[in-house]
Amino acid sequence: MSLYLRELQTRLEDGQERVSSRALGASLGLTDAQIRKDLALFGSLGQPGRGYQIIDVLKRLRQMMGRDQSWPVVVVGIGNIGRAITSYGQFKTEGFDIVGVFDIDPKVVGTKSAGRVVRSMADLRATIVEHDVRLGVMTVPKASAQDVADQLIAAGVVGILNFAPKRITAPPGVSIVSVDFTVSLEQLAFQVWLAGNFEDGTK
Amino acid sequence: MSLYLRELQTRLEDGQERVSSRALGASLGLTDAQIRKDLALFGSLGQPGRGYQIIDVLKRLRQMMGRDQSWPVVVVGIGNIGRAITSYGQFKTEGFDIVGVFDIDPKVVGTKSAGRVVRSMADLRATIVEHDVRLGVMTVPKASAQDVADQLIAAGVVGILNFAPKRITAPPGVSIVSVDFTVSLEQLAFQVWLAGNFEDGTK
DNA sequence: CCATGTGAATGGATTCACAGCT
DNA sequence: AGCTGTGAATCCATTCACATGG
Repeated sequence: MSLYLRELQTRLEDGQERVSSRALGASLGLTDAQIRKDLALFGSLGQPGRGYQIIDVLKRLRQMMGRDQSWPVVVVGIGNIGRAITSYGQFKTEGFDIVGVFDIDPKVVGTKSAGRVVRSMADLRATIVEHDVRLGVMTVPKASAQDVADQLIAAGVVGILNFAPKRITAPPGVSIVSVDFTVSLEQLAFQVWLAGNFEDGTK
Repeated sequence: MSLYLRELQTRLEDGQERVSSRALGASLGLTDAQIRKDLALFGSLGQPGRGYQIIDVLKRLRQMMGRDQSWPVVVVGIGNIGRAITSYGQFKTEGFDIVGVFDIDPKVVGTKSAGRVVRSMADLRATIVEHDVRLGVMTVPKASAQDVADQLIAAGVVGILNFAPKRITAPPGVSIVSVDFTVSLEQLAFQVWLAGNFEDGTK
């Protein structure tokens, strides 16, 4: 869904002003009807015969998704993935502001990651409360995932992006999105296997 | 889908022998009917009144997904994410074997990542051919993503796990699975936003 | 009695198709 | 003509419900 944002942004940067639903669909792998349905949900923005004014749709999308303001974010767990996240410049341009990075390991606490000082878990709650943080990114080992999640939630976080290969349970009202490399790889392997064994398309 | 694998594995390690569809569903957040439909697809494995014999289902699943053999994998792009991937021990136990790691940067080539020597792109094709590699993991910048993908495909790779924030185009017969941190975060932000604005459930 | 496998029903999302605007 | 917005039709996945087997 936020794929719309990216695609429209790149098109705008390419100097384009308008798109038709057909063209957008081709880029995103959807049908033109699907595009129109989706965009119509956000209010009618297209001009029949002319297509969509990219800048207007972008503005509306950002507004609708609460993306017109910046979201403060904390990152817990500064291993390889944590470092990748904190040094990933794109987040800031997409409206996410990392206001604190934390780790449980005393050897890591105090070091820097992408220019940010890693702080101890003891400071977590204060930071969350101070910046009114609602989103947390967790890149911690499987064993501590649920524990860290509980701490985040207790401090007021209502959305967690979880990189641990473990299902996190959370009370209603708290959203969890998980990214699991192994699962992704297995999905890929499965697709490849499917393609190899049913190349005729026999479902 | 490969979530079944993980869940069943942990249950087996816990010393359990059988599960009912209801219990499995509770763990995975699905209904019991859903579980039965899925498993029935792989052939009837459950005993009415007793549930599923975990070890049998696992065996069948691995077989079905081509997961009874090991998949050789190459990793291209040894930045933070690349390092995270190569040092992620879980892959090996899940049947994926990293047979080569590569980078375009001469400063990185020759260094070690998780005990593996990073090699130059010039060696990529030979490695793929030699090990009959069909899966590639790409953790490269947006700008070189398509180029690297083309190289992988030209050498014989038919499945790519892409971490670059860019849609990769590939000829039919080649599968692409993309992992995009920004998109995941945005999904999360959107869910949180939804929960905050429609807590009454007014769709 | 417990739990599977599966046809039937349900619901949601995708696609079709077309009226209407430019 | 080109393209949007939207009801109608269609498809797909999930859920229900029940007959059947241990």
